[in-house]
Amino acid sequence: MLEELALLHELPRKVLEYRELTKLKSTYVDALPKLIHAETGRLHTSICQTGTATGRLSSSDPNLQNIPVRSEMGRQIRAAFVASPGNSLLSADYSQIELRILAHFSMDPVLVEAFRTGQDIHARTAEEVFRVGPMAQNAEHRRAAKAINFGIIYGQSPFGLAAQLSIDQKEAAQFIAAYFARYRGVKEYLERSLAEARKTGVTRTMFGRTRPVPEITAPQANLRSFAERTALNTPLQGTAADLIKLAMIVISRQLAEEKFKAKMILQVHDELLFEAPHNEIDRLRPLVRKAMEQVHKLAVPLVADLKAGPNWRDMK
DNA sequence: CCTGACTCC
DNA sequence: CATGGGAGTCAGG
Repeated sequence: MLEELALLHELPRKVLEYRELTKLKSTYVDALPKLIHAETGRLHTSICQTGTATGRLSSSDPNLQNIPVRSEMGRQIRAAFVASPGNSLLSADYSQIELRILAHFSMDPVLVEAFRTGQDIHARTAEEVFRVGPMAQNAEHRRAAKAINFGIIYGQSPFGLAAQLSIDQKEAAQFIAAYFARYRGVKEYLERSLAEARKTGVTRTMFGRTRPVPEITAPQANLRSFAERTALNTPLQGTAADLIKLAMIVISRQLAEEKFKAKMILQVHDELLFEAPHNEIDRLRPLVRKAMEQVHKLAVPLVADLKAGPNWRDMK
């Protein structure tokens, strides 16, 4: 609501700015330095392997999976995470992993072709939904296409998409309809996914992780809708979690076998962070890239983007 | 202990 | 009528 009002008056924007800054100060700037371990001089988080419903990891005390990155002020906090002297940080993150898994599960011809030919998936969706070629697309086309692509993964309604894009609900409904008209395979996959969940009462990832969704047959529409969105999202998010965990096992074993000094120091759902001596970075890159991209063969390529630098903000 | 706000993917 | 998945921490009540 404040974001909407901010378009009309400066006060709501000030309120939002105040909240953002006090959050950054209390949760990160004031809290994290106190948690630096006296002997190691480092922050140590706890990783929980059994804390999420989808198979993701979680991080607590402190949570290092929600270090700011979006705002410039937030990014300054990220710059405080520095490599030890003589070392660099290497970050490797999966590109669009959930949409690639959606392509694999659905075998939708457009989605599969887009990923096989290395297209920009948001640009392709803009092309399909708005019937506007790459050169004719503007920032608004792309922003809307991105919101649609993510909304699909979550089972978003016209109401939700309309709110996100500040557009009319009717228009949002037309965008979603246009998406499914162009990505028929995705529509059919999502329908199959719901039917399977209704039949079995569980959702399942590619590697067999299951999650009960008992309310998928609830008479109460509200409960049933929540269960349906869970049933659609969990196989995608959970398979992504499975894949990165498998990659972590491979990498961990190879780092030991090949006597690297490099350490895998954090996982953030689709990203792995390493600390390594400068002279290991060029040997580490291909090892990590291959482990992540070849961890399991899908109908479309898995792509990892790698960046290195002196701290967690300044990487390229 | 709960809620609502903020942070992340 | 309600309305996007998964998390953790903080302040305030």
